[in-house]
Amino acid sequence: MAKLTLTPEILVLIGERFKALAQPARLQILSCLRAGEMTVTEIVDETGFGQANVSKHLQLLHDLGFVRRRKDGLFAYYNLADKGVFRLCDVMCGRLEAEMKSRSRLLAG
Amino acid sequence: MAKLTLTPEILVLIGERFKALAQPARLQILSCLRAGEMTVTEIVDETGFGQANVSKHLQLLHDLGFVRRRKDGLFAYYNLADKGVFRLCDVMCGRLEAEMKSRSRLLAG
DNA sequence: CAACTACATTACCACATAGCAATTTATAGT
DNA sequence: ACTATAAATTGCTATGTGGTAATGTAGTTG
Repeated sequence: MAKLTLTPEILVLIGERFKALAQPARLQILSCLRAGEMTVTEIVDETGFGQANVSKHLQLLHDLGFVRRRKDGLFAYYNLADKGVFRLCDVMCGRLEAEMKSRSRLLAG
Repeated sequence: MAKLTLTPEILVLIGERFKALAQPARLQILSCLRAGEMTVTEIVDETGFGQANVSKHLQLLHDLGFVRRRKDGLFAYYNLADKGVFRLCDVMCGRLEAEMKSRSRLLAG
């Protein structure tokens, strides 16, 4: 894979995308979608967030290419654009675990 | 590697860490540190950000375990805790490239 | 056409935070 | 002790945005 050099401009674009994942609500929505395609109201019911709220989050996730939209009649079906998001989460989780470990080591120290 | 289940609580922790990377300024600071250990003023000079600003960003990055601090006399030397951050950036870059491609494909029609 | 439904959009408020200027703290050199 | 320097901290302002309620829009049903 050709690697991009991390110019300030690229870093802005990357930052934008990290920001999308910086919101637990959006992560939860993405996590929901891991089960498969869902409508907005299904996500609303599943997460307990307000409809407008979910709609805005989905809009943003869609703009940034994290989810795909499919309209059919009254319904809008959303699904994950790809599962790469969860690889990011996994890496982050790895960091978390390492952090926890080094903390408990300090305490035990 | 043992995978954590993505409970809402975990997602909050993950979100916190993504948020740290959501700021171009912080990404730029991390990018600086890729060259090796640096003092605060060196980072200030390199990036052009204010001293207080850089100091706060470094504080946050340190709290979340992204950078390590080493004090020696008047100076505080910072360096990357590990290079995992850039794996995250690489994955994000991959997403970016894919996005660009699909966009230019749309334009080319 | 009227009523209903699913979703998007708008307007607004409350809150977080990036950035800067000023100050404080800690350390070194004289 | 005095001065100078590096870094951290504080106080402040401006801006961005998450959440919600209200409204708008498109599609469906009777």
